[in-house]
Amino acid sequence: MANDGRTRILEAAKALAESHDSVQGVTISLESVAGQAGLTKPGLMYHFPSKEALMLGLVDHAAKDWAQRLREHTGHSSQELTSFDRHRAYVTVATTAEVSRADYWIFSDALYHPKLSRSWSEHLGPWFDTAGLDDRAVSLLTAARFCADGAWMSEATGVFPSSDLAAVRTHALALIDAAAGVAVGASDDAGAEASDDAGAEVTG
Amino acid sequence: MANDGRTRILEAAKALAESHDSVQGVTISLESVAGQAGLTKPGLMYHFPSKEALMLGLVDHAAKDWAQRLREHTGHSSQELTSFDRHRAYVTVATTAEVSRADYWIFSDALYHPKLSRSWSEHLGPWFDTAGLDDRAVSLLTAARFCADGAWMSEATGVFPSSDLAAVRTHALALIDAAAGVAVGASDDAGAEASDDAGAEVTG
DNA sequence: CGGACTTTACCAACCGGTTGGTAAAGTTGC
DNA sequence: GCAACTTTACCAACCGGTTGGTAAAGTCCG
Repeated sequence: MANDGRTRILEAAKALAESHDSVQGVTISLESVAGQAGLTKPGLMYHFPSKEALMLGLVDHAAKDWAQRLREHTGHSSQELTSFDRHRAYVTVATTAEVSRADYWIFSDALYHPKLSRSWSEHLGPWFDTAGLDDRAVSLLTAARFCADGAWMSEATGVFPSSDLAAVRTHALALIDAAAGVAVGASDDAGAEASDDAGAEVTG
Repeated sequence: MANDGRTRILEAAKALAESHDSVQGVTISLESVAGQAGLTKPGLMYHFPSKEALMLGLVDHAAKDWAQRLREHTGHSSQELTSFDRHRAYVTVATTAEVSRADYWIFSDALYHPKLSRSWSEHLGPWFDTAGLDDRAVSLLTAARFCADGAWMSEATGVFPSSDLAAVRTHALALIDAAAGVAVGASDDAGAEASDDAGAEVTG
């Protein structure tokens, strides 16, 4: 049941970041997190021996959560899917799932520091793999991914009130379709099994 | 010379955030900023009476910088361009200009807090205006913008080592071309003059 | 002179982390 | 069975250091 205590703390920290309201960056103190989780600072530090450990746990928790959403959405692990289906899944999930300010904070913090980004790229890296594809397909998939990234960040932060996310998702998926259309019959297909989807064309 | 002192401080703060190395979020203290700028804390606080003022100044500085890059790139103000050209400019600048970790930090901090995001949307909002366009064109332009956002963030942070940004830019621009192709002859064109570019099709 | 600007010297609040201890739930050895 | 011991999970009190912010006394320059 040690895991139970840990996740309770992590979710308390996330909730705290969610409601945080300060101009001087987002800062969550150990004591405030502990209070939110219903225990004291040393009680928290029993589970996470330092703040760095807490931050690492927070990022890891978020990254795992994303990876699981992708697995649930597709019903498969990343190895069982093509690059196209993996990117399709990411675009769909990123433009569908409800994301919070806390998600965004954890994410941006993770990106900023290499030590934190490691667990992010560890859990999500496999979903962004494009081995065996030609340059054009790779750039199309990357563009689709960037599009989804921008979309969920915009959604999470709420600046420039978001337009129709579903429509944006459609365009991002069209980019992937274009990549699949180009790559069909031209790639070696590196270690993927399922490839039973048609390569559609981008509508003009 | 008051403005000179201010910008010197702001750039010192940015440089400090650039070299910052801590897992516990990015924090720049008034004293460290003052030191970097070559003065003391109260000396800094003469120019920025509080840390909130400094943060606001930092975001405002960055937003103005982006807006000016867009003006320099196009040679026009936002009002003198069509929505398409404005988005083309943003996509190009965002995927071309060298961006730093500090840029990313300032940006993500700005997005997190409404008080900070105001000056961001104030300076860049006009460049993202899509008044008078039909839904499909708007969603295509938004997709292109999101794509550029994701691209420069990826570049600034360095996670998932960035692929060919130029190729991604091409795809984003193609989305704008598609929007322009759709909208020609169908929109009211809200207050824009220059519209002398062809609407290309997205290649299949 | 007088305002723009800077300095030295300070404070209250807060932060991450440590110490030393407690209460309960096993586990072990006889 | 039960005493001796270990492990897990937590807390009150505290420490050194840092932070944002203030007070007041200069200094420089038109």
